[in-house]
Amino acid sequence: METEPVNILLAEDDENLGSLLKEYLNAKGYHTYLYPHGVAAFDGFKSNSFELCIIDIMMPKMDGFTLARKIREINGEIPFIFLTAKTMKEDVIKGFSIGADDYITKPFSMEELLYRIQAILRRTLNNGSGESTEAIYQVGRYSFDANKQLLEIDSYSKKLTTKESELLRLLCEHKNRMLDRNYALRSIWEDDSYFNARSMDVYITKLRKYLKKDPSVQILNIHGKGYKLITE
Amino acid sequence: METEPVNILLAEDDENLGSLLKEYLNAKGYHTYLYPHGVAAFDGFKSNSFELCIIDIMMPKMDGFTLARKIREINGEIPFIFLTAKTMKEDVIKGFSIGADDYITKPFSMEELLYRIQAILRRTLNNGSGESTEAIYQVGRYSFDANKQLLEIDSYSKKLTTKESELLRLLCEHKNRMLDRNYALRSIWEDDSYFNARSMDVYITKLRKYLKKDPSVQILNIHGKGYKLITE
DNA sequence: AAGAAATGTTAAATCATGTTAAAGTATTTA
DNA sequence: TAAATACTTTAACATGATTTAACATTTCTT
Repeated sequence: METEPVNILLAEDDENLGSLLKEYLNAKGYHTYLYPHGVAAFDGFKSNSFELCIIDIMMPKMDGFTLARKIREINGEIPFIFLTAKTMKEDVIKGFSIGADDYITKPFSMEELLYRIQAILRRTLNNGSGESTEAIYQVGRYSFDANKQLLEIDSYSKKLTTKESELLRLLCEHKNRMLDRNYALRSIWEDDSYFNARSMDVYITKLRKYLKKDPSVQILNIHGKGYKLITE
Repeated sequence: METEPVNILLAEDDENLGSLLKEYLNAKGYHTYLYPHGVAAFDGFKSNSFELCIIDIMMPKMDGFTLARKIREINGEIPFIFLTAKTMKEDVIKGFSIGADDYITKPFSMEELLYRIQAILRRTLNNGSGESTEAIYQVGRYSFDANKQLLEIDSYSKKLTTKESELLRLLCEHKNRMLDRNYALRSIWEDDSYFNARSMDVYITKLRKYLKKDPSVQILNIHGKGYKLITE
């Protein structure tokens, strides 16, 4: 099976960050086109074919939302990842992002961005015809079906609750990488208040209990940042 | 067989959302006409031929209900999809929407809107002659005829009651996606009061019982949100 | 090392759903 | 039209999921 190159539009006014990201993504096998502001990015979009847009919200000349809207007018499908300052209100972001979009809060690791990109491309490139995506993860000797909310090992199987399953799914999507606490909270609990955070801690404990049967599987805490699902 | 384009009237005063929707729907092969308020939309309706109207309730100049009523005076058949704020009272919505109409609560995903559009067009486009559209769903090894209210597996067949059938139909229309509790309640029971909610729970139990013969079929509860009909 | 902050863990409290049966409504049949 | 039947809602109780509370432990900061 042949793989065509994936073209990524990157709209970022910070020159350092921009070129860093571009080189990193290119090293990962993507074709990245970097534009320093919305106007240039929009021109670039019109003259190339892209599979994904990574757009900084705060940019001179034309802000990221406006850019995204104009791009959407031309292409109703293409997914966006927005780069947002951590001060930005969640409801603003949520209010805008419809469909297959995602956002990532600065500062972020390039690894994290890469992971989001892969997740989005997996969703959009393959199944244009859209039944819900099959989501079965291998975690050590465990097998986890996120749609059926079923965690299996050997012949034993455990039905997970909704929250357990959503959290484990996020961990799996970030397997061997860090899952940001606040990102998880916003994804699953809608907001990252104190009580929701404590609730998530309880669920981490539960998942650890369920995952005990394979000692090589671990949920590691990265103090002050998040969790990491470790497998061999 | 030739397919004429489907014309959609879209009345939405939020310019961002409006143009986003328009481009999305056009990308999906529809012809979308966007109007920024009820008066413009009504003029537009008189000078074009439409198969479906998507109408925001809250609009300047002429609200969505008034617009819909005036359109209904001209065309007694055309289906509406109303876009409603989530603060809107159920009985208000339901009091207005009759028959083949539908509504969707903001914020919504474009994918969800697309599904609703397809469902409505499936119901209305074919059967101009009043013949009931065939609606037969495959659910695992089961076959469900929503019009005849008949659920069959192997050589066994079970006649469903009206409510059972309506609920199963909604689940089927959302197969492998989540069916929102309140949406189901409003669609079938007219409003989502406590007792209706409990009544629906009873029907979920009944459907689960009927669907036991194929273990790969499951009605999964998404805690606090809704149900998901899982099939292979 | 000491205090503060974050995380781990368990149990209790709260809220949502599952289930069954009885009570109430509507519909059909004799 | 009255009795029988089918359907739907209400009630009551059972189970399950999620959040909150309380206390223990770890990690960070200074």
